[in-house]
Amino acid sequence: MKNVEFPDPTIERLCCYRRILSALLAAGHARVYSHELAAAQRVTPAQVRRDVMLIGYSGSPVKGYDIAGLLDRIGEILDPPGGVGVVLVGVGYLGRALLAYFAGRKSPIPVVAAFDVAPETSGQLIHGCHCYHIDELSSFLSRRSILVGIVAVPAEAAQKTARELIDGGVRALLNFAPVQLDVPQNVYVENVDIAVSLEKTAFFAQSMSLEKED
Amino acid sequence: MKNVEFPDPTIERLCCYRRILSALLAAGHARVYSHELAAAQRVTPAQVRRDVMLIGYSGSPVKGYDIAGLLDRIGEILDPPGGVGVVLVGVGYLGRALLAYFAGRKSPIPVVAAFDVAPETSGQLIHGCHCYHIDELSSFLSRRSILVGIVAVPAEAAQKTARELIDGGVRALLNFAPVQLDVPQNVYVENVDIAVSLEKTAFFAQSMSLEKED
DNA sequence: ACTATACTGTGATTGTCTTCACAGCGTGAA
DNA sequence: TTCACGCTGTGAAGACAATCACAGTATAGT
Ligand SMILES: NC(=O)c1ccc[n+]([C@@H]2O[C@H](COP(=O)([O-])OP(=O)(O)OC[C@H]3O[C@@H](n4cnc5c(N)ncnc54)[C@H](O)[C@@H]3O)[C@@H](O)[C@H]2O)c1
Ligand SMILES: NC(=O)c1ccc[n+]([C@@H]2O[C@H](COP(=O)([O-])OP(=O)(O)OC[C@H]3O[C@@H](n4cnc5c(N)ncnc54)[C@H](O)[C@@H]3O)[C@@H](O)[C@H]2O)c1
Repeated sequence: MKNVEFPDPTIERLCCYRRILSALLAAGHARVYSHELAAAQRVTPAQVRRDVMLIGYSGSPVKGYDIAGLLDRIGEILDPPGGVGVVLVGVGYLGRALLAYFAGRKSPIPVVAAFDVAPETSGQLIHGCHCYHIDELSSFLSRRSILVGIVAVPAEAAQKTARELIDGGVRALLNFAPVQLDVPQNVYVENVDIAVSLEKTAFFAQSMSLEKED
Repeated sequence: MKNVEFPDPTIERLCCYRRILSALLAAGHARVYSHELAAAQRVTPAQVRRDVMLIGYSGSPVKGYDIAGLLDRIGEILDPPGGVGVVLVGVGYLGRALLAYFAGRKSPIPVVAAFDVAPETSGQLIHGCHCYHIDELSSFLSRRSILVGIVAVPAEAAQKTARELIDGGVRALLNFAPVQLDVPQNVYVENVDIAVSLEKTAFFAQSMSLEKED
């Protein structure tokens, strides 16, 4: 109920902490210090402690944080009770890569169905995910409780796709199309703009090469 | 030489402005107001004006900004003189999607070559991009001036790949692997972590649905 | 030529996130 | 039992980015 008050950057870091903590736990460790967790990311120990404080967990001044306990607490914050359903729209190159990724490993957030206009994808099972024609989207959404939609269609179709997902009850979108989606205020949009990321990288490549060597 | 002093968020927005300005120009417009440019992104008009101010461009108080002129100025900032070379390492699902994307449309930043361990990809032309065996990477880099590397290999191979790229002279990496790369200070790393993005989206889907309707 | 208008340019302000710095404390050693 | 150590928890300070608010100004209309 008070989830809304976690700052966006903290949520992002919590996801990363979880990944590292899981790896540590799997490697047989039981406890971590803030500076160890900080070193694995590119953050300061103080930042880690503040994040942990924010989610209401605490460690021992001498032994650090209990990995399993912290992991549970992060899960309580991040994981919705009952899980979120996720659907993918657009089974092109990117959509297939996403299906391979989220179906391949036992993902905490599995994609339950995919949709596309192309008739030949309908009825297929791609990387373990059932694909349907886009016309079946709204009836699918009305039958299942789906909170997240992934938009991996061409830019021209993105707004229309967003509309359909939101009308079907989706509350958040992960958008890969290079357009700003127009959505109601109660819908969250996370944009992943790979072209912008590459341009930014290219820019900094240039400025790094102008700087003094270290 | 003074490029290094542009804040990261501004660079990101400049990429977005450019995309919109290009579209406007193509649509036959000659000038824009800050509020129009702002509406296309999700930023305030003041933000747009400040960004424009920062890059040393100015518009007319009545007619707004000249689209072509602003576009040129942004290009001067973002585009390296002579262009940056970009190589891709890891021609799996994601790597192929990237090649399709950056080869398909006439991208401002084309990928000049791709590398993979799998012998069957060597010598292939995928979406217009030549693919080579990873063993050829260092000799390729020594022959061409390449400033940017895209890391699309499995997490386990990411650090090794980063090392090879940096040793070959690359100054910035676009990293899709879910690991924090350890690089020298004069190398820039842009992480695109799709799994984290999805988890974040799922989290906000949950908190949005708890909020009051609008 | 003059005026009304609506936009730009920017100093000042606000807000947000990060970092500092240290008090408090649990633990292990003597 | 006592002490010293090194980590956590956190108020305060700092850094940075976004926004406000308004003075300055170029244009179109009269
Ligand atoms: N491939 C990449 O690496 C990459 C990188 C950055 C951004 N993107 C963006 O991601 C999106 C998808 O990219 P892609 O490379 O997979 O493109 P793609 O052309 O390979 O795939 C698009 C898919 O969407 C389907 N589609 C089209 N209109 C539809 C509609 N109205 N409803 C449902 N499905 C529809 C098509 O049939 C196709 O299968 C694009 O917006 C692209 O700009 C892709
Ligand atoms: N596919 C996605 O949607 C997605 C999403 C998020 C993150 N990622 C990350 O992106 C990376 C690639 O994902 P993918 O789905 O394309 O995986 P993939 O297994 O399909 O492709 C990996 C490719 O890398 C090649 N490779 C392995 N070791 C190599 C090495 N040492 N040098 C050069 N090439 C090597 C393999 O031959 C393979 O072609 C992974 O780190 C993955 O975690 C992928």
